Amino acid sequence: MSAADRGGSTGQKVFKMSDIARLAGVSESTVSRALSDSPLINNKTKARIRDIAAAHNYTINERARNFRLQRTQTIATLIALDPETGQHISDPFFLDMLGAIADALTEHGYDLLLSQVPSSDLSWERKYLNANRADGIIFIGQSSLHDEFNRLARRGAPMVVWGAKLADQTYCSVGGDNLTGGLKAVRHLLNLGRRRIVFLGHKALPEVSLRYEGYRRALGEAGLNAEPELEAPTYFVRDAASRAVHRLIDAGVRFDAIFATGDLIAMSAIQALHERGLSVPDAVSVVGYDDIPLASQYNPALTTIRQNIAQGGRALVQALLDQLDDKRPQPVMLPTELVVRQSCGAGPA
Amino acid sequence: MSAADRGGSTGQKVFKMSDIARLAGVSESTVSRALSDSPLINNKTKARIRDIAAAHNYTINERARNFRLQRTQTIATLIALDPETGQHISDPFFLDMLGAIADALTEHGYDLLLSQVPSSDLSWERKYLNANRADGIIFIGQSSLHDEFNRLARRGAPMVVWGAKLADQTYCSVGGDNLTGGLKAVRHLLNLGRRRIVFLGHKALPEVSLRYEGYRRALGEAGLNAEPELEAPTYFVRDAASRAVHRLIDAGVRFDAIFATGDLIAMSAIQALHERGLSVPDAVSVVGYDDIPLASQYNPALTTIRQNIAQGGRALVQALLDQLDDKRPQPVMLPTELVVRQSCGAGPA
DNA sequence: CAGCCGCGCGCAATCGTTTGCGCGGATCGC
DNA sequence: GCGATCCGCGCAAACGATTGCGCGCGGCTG
Repeated sequence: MSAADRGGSTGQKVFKMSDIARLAGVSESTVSRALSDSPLINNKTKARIRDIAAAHNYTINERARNFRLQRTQTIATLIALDPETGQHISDPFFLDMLGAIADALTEHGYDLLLSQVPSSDLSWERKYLNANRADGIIFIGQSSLHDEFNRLARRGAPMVVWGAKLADQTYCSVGGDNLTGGLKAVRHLLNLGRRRIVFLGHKALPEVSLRYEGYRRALGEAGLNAEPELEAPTYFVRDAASRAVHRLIDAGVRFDAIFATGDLIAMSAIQALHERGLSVPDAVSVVGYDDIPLASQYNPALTTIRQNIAQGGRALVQALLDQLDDKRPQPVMLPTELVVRQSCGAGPA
Repeated sequence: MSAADRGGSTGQKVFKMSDIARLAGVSESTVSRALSDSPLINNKTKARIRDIAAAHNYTINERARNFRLQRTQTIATLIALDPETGQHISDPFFLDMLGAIADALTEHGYDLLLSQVPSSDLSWERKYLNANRADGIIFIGQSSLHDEFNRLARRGAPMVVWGAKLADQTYCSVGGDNLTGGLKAVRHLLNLGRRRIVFLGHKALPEVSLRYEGYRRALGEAGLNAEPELEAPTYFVRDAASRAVHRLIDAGVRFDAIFATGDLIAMSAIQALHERGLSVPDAVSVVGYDDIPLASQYNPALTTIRQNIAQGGRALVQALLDQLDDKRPQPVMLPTELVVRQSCGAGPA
């Protein structure tokens, strides 16, 4: 690409501030101040300059501006790739969240730089902050990076993580209230008379671990204990849940409900149940997590725990911007909500 | 944020080139050339400078570099918001595509700037290209912006659009082979003995329109005509498909198959069929489109048309980069593939 | 031994914008 | 009517890198 190509190769000149200055018969400083509405400039001059700029379709060169101002006005959003599969966590709600983040950032005049990063490559600070590509980082996917996040945060890097709030956490996180979410899901199943509830999820993930804690507590409230044979470690990977359910059945484990720590997992589990001739919700009640858009369209429609994704995206952005303002935002836990549909057996037919 | 905060507020200095130059006892020019492996510099000097840079954890300031080089090394990816709902098209495969685009761009040393844009705001060129935020634009969501894309392309803006290849098209598009996709889907249904096939989708969308053309041709091959009463306009909006199916049944329209122009639409339709006591695939065969990750997990598992999303993402990036190289890439049509599962009645039980 | 060549490096301009400081002229107060 | 004040604007130095050009010095050739 030749330098002359900027803004299109039809030869239409891209105006810079000096052009406007020449046209207006003033200095660049005056144009700059006029366009930023500085009180140092006479109103009539301002108006004239603005008219000229508009007439020539002038747009300020943001890169130059941000460069001079020593800021990027850009936030990097990093999606962690699953260390096992190299795939990103494909829960559909991430797109919604990205959308919400993009909107919130735009609203605050920030750009969104998107990258997928393998969990093995930890050079974020160099790549994004030191290289001056971004003012701060939003991480999607806490996975097993807790310690690394802590390190980064201690070095003062502006960052925020979508995920669980953990005990020894020095960074700011935003996430659903996973414990309460698990509690609500399992209480609901218990209220429906279910007693042998399978926990489908991988406790190595912080968020899932908290949901498990909710599961355990709800059982405790009902005078039950969490039985190891009812736990099936399941990543958010295609088919993993299905296989787990088959294994449970093959092992002769009896159960009358499943708490799946993701809607995709729930769907996969339900499919496995059907393959084994077990009806949902009659034989087995299922509750999912996240309320992805498809949850209501699934068959049977999924009872699930809803997190307000859009709100989450906005909270992430707000927390990060607060840090850039030298505030120390607290981790945010967003409320969760039980959405009762058919897969648990309590919803509308 | 104070300027001193860049790269962390713990006071650790962010080195610039002049620092390295001073430490190495050479000029900035030499450092610059050494780090870019210029033949003008003695190998020993290069090595020494590189060592010093590495020892001090120096990272080149990309913004300054790109600014000086008059390029951004950034591509804007714009997701069009649906003009009706203000929502982005939430087909889950967009996240996969974004991932593929991000990877391909990273591979070529480009950054990805993400934005959601309402279809009503057409000031992309100003905002992203003239403002020097990006070297080019990838549009996701052709929707009704065809004319606007043509205008932009004629002005020479580097851009590429994910969507259908249309007749009077001056811009470069990358998309699935929608006509063949529709053809394959409907041929398959016809081969299964189905004759009254509902078309579920909104022909105002260019891609859907081509899928419809495939539908029409396949029917023609079988000596059938496309009957208006079997067409149900359906946007990619939650529940729209479900309502459409209910309406068809209410209107007494007989049909034994559905070709849905999206997996979400297919799922929504299947749910409606179940609500009306119609079994899938026995009473009605259903074929979807896109093969989203959930398609195989749905119940019944969806027969669908697969597009290679990752390949699409890479093709988009390649086409755009070619344009930046002053080439004129041709529109790309990616092959589609029929994936037979259960919802059509021909797959494994 | 003189002249030439070329290697290895430094000088300084440059990218487009912002901003501290200074300056001329108009206005105001007395 | 004169000095102080203030308004409106321009000069020039940044921000951090790249790069054309020039220069000194060492080796080679004739």
